[in-house]
Amino acid sequence: MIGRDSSGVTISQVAAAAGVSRQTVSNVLNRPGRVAPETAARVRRAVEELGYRPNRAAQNLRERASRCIGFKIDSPAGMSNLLDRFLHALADAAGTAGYHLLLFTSAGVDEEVVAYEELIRTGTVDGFVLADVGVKDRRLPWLAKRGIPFVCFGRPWGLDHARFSWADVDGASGVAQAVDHLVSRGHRRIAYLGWPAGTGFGDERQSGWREGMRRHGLGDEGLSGGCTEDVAVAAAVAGSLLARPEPPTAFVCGSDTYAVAVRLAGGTDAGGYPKVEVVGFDDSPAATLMSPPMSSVRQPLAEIARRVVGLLVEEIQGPCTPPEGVMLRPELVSRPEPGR
Amino acid sequence: MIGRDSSGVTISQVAAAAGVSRQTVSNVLNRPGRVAPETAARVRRAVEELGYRPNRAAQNLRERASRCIGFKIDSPAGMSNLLDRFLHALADAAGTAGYHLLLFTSAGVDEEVVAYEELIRTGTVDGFVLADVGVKDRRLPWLAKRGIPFVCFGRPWGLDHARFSWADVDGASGVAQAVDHLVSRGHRRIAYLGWPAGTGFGDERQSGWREGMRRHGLGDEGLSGGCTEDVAVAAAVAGSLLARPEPPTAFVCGSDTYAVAVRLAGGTDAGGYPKVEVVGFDDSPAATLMSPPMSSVRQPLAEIARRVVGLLVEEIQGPCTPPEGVMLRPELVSRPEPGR
DNA sequence: AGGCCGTGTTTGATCGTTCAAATTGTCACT
DNA sequence: AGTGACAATTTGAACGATCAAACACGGCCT
Repeated sequence: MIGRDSSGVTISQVAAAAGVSRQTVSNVLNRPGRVAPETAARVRRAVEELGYRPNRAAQNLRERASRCIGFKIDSPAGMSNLLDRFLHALADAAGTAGYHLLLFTSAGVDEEVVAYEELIRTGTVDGFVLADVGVKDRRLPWLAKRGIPFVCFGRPWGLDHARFSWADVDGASGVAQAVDHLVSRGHRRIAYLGWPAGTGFGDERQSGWREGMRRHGLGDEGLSGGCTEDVAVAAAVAGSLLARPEPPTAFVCGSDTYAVAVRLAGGTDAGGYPKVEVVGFDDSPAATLMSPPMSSVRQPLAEIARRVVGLLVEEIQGPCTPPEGVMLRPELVSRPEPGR
Repeated sequence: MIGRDSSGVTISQVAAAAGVSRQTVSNVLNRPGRVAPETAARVRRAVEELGYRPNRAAQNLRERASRCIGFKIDSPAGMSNLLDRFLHALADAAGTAGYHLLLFTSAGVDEEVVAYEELIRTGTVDGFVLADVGVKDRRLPWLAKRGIPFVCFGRPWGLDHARFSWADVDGASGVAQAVDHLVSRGHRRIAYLGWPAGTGFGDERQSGWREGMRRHGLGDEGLSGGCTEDVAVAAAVAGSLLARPEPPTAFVCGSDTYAVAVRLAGGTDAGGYPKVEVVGFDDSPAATLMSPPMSSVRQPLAEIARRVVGLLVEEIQGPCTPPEGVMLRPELVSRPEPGR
């Protein structure tokens, strides 16, 4: 049975119902063992009957903590719903750590740091997760200087990694796995298509391809393309790579968007199957839904979210904790195309 | 200049700095006009110098409101990132209404209602937005019975619409616009592909197609297909419609996922252009990124979010407000394929 | 001079919880 | 019988903001 009023049962009402003082009720809930067994049982029954749940605002005020993690969401672009999936994983991880996830937006970069400061100053959140860290991101030193707890999903490219907390996947390893996969399927001229130099994570993914090719004793000259993450543009670049004298027979890509572009540029054979084999990155729904489905490198989002939250909670609870970086391994999801 | 400590400047400290009482500071901030001009100026300067921002937990406790809106996010499926975009719009709308958006997850339907009750009981949120309302959704009467404020994005199909607050787009109108568009481009055999009967919104979208065809004096027999929202399955259904004696020359679809499937099933002509013209629904990035880009019906997400938040805030502030439904018009985003 | 009004500012109480210290009760030991 | 130790429970205070009522002060009227 639950109380009549959906909200507003206080600890004092429970205390009155159980014939004890409010502090005893508090002890039953927070420090069991300090209370005699039968008293505790009586209190617990009253809690149950009235449907008492401690008021969050009062707890927050008392404990000087909101148990909320802030996350700035911006207008999404691109075809992958990585953000969606990460948000879900993050909310989940936060929940199991006893935190809630608070979403907010901001108009521009300047307003953004103001928003961070406001949320901390008002005690609305205890810290932040940043998922869109750019090269030499100004926000990181800004937040660090002010002692505002935060953790990044993605490394602080262009800054001293050791100065900040982050969790990220080893993009090079993921792409190298893709190369191994394609080599094992008989390919020898494997191209790479991804971002132009300078994005940090893009460079890393490309280096994974280069290194993978080297390991298999394969050359990489003339097999790499870089362009903005846009299907039409990427398809054109893929087309020009395929028009070379000795064209690639397969591609590894920086993201699924590039991979979709390669599929479009590569064309299909008589049986309607793609002529060029391709492996994407992010394992977005588009990869699954294509026909035939596409192999892709999957980031362990749930694990990343758990680690991000773990690091953040540490930083919130012990402000003297040194920053820490966590590197995770992505995994190739193989959806083999009809054998060669 | 900002205070040294990122958090923890209290109203009393400001009062002391300005040489007034804490209540005067409160009045300056909340009830200007009650305070003499020079006193107000002095207080404002102190606020500025110390970087004072009122503590949210204390306000929440006093005012018995969290100014937070809860939103349950579940593991996303499908290729559209509608949820992403809606979340951004919602966070934005909530922000301008003075609310924050609190995300949470839940394991199953039973845990979900428990989570709703917990969040309300503890005063963590003031109300909810539901974006995944199913036919005869049990959660709606459950929440309503308990007097928990909530607003749906999407109509409460299978329930009395007048009993709940919601904002939604007129799916029939959107699909009818798509039919008009295709007719104006010379098509006469226009097929529909969407969900099987029984989803509410799917039936509505189909009825928009049927009505549109009727209005143009066109027949609809044998031109409708329904199946799960899965590219492979939908492509097969589209293929079977295209294999008929008098095949459709164009399709309108329940979602972009169906539309992508039609593109795949329809094949391309000598010039590499799709043989079948298709209009999708949701205007997901996939529609833009396809080659050539695809027309699609766009839901006014920002407006929907504003209305949803508006209705919810009303319901939170005046619990006696009667439920209200808001219907908005979606808009066809035309990306014409090469002329016929 | 005493009462009244209006403006501007302050004091006290409150929201619901939890920490720290104080209180009561029980028993054992000298 | 008196004291100390200990367990169980209670009281007071605090977290930071705001509402309601009280208060000071000057001017105006009778």
